[in-house]
Amino acid sequence: MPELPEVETVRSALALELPGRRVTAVAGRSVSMRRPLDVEALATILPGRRFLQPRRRGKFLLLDTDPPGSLLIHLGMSGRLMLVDSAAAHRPHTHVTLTFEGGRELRFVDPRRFGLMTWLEPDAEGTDPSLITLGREPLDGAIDEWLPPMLKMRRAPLKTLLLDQRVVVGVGNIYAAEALWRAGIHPTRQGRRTSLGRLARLAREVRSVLTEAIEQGGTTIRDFATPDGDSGYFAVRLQVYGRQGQPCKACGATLRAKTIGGRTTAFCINCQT
DNA sequence: CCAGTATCCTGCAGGC
DNA sequence: TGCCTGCAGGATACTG
Repeated sequence: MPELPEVETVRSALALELPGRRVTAVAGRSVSMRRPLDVEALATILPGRRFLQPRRRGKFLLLDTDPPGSLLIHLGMSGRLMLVDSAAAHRPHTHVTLTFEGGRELRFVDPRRFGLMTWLEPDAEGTDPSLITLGREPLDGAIDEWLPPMLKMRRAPLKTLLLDQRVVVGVGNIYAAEALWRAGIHPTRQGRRTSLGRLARLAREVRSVLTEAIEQGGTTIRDFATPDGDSGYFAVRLQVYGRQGQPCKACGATLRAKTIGGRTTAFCINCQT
């Protein structure tokens, strides 16, 4: 469900309320997730700790604490964090509930269980298998300088490369499709068969679409919401994602869809070459 | 090393 | 109405 703009939206919402809050209790039930969720371990470690300013790395959230350590969270496809009063209605598939002093709660809800919530010791961030393979942040530095040479070396479809978190982090199925459409590049085009000039344009479109989506609070297609329950407003600005069969907003041609790298990708056969 | 596919899981929309 | 199929914002363990 969430890509970089949605995770960043969650991070900034948590940043308003989380810092300084002290955990008093951890409840939940251990279930199989992308990594086994160990509620017992969290219940041993977290009570008594205070949260600091939350960080984001790609699509991961890092909730640092004092004493040092971090709660590492990935929302997968359907994951959601809710910051609510203890009396708030209980949703199905709530796997973990952290209770704070004063009765507020942070709840981790994830029906499909593709997400992740695990504890990282202070020195583990540099060795965690999910974190060490991550590529660069698209909003850090001059993406139009470092991304094109990486794409140029590869023969996979550009759509696949944009989704590869080892190449660039944070881009998912929505924003990959949007960036390729904005750049006028066909999603199956190979990295090495694209000029550096066009790759630089693609890199800039990745940055701009992510930046605009963050400004709009992310994209709500089905059920994305901030921890306060608010929706994102970028959906109305989507030009191609999910619009196959409808007219291209640039030329009017009927948008098509194709499975690329196992994911449905909409594109305009006329505007994207 | 690289590219491509299968798989984990639940919910929901659409077809019959 | 009910059943079935396919698809959904992701990552990764496989295979060739």
